[in-house]
Amino acid sequence: MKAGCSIVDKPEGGGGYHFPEWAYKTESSPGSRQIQLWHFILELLQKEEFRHVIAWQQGEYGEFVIKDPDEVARLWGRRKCKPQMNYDKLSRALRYYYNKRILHKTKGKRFTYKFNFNKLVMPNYPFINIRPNGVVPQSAPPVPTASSRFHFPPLDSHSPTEDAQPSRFSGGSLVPSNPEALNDGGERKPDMPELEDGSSDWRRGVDLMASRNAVGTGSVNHQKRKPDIMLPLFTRPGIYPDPHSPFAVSPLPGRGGVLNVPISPALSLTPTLFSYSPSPGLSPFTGSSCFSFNPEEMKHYLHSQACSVFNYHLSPRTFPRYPGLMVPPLQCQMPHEEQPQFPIKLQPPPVGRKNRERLESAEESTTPQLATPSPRVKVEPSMDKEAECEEPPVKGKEKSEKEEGSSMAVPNTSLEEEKGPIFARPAAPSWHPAPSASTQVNFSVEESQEQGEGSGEKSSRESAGELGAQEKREDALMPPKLRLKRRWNGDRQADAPEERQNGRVHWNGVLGSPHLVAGPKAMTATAASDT
DNA sequence: TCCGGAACAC
DNA sequence: GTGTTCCGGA
Repeated sequence: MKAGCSIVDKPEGGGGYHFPEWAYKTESSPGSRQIQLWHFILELLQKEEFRHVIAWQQGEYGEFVIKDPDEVARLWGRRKCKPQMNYDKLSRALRYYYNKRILHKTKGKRFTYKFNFNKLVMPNYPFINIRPNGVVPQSAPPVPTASSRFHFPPLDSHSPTEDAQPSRFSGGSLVPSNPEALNDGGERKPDMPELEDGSSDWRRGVDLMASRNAVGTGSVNHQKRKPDIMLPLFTRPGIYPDPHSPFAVSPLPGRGGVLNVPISPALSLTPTLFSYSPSPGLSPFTGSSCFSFNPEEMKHYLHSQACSVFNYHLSPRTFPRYPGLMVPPLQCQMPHEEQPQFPIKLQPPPVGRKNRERLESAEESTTPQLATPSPRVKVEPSMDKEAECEEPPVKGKEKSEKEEGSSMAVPNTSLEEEKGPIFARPAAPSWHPAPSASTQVNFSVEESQEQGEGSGEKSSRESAGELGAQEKREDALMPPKLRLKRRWNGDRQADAPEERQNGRVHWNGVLGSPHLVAGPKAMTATAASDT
């Protein structure tokens, strides 16, 4: 933010609802160097002195009315140092929020908009324990966020509309021993038609498991996050002084029920897809007693994210970074029917221009029978769009922190593939002797399927050995489709038991392992296209 | 008044 | 990526 331009740059001491310092920083919202408009709006809404300019709408949680559009525009213009700002322009900016599902227009009401707090809060704080009497700050239609990967039965039987709300998290009240932050990567593309939802969503209670503000048991210091603010979340209707405010307690200070939950401006409000990704080190769940979550759900969530990240070529950053977190190798390749919680559907990705070109060129350059363009296959939660965090891949540093003592991924030395390293094979789990460098392979189709899933020296040796060689020869003669199918089926059958034995796999091991891959096709295509 | 495309700045 | 500016259209 530019100094000297702000009228409400800093919430006054008694302002109540403050955004954390980081909310105004570039890093909190890549691409946005200043406070975002929706932030600003919230800011105004929380201030008594602007009540005459903008205020929460009566009777509708999250809905607000711009009483004085020109003034709001002027204030916004001041904040942004845009003297020429007017309501027309401001409203244009607001309209862009429609697609992002941050806001939507209340039709028929002049200057009236409604916040989608589901969008604002849930993505960043997916592990929310919804209490039957709780209130969820959500006024917009269900947003397919990362959190929506969880489809837990609504706990609130009073709200029929809740059933349709994907962004629900079960209330498994298990407190993780090491609750780490979950960087949401789950903002989806807001292309979906906007649905009108009732405001009933607001009448829900939410308990956030933790907040970034809380300095918890997390082993990692998120020095960046200086939680100077708390986002008051309403816990139940009617307990807050301002009946129109979506917050449990009016942003005004001195109220109880304030949770340490700053709204992150970085909600991947882009899901980006959103791609917004919370600033590095931002850890919403550093451990707070008010959060509860189910580790199983967490695993599923993370795993499905992993799948999406991997198959969508998304940066692993989409993954929350939990140094201490270990995720059991849930089989991404598992048949859909075996994953009731996360029905994964394999579907060809949209053939973008680039892909089309690639396919075309592939067809041209290869013989028909061998050039069977193996369509890429994505793993995708059936009701969700992919997780969409885009961030540079997790670098070795992070891995090394976790995998100290174990060998690091080694670039592919296999001559067979003649490809540069695509996905380095993750270091072997610490309980395994590190495979020799010669057995370290990249994620070419074969290796990834044979070794990655084995996650042990045995599989490595096999793939490197005669057996593997012969298999590859056979594969070479086999139509790609068959070959892939064979591997697909064979690997899963063969590897499943081993995986079960291994029990757990290091987080980053999972990240880089083929476990995340839907199938050989995905791997093949991914590897090939990335080369 | 509202919408959304487009180009552009940052 | 977000917001600004401009604009034509509903």
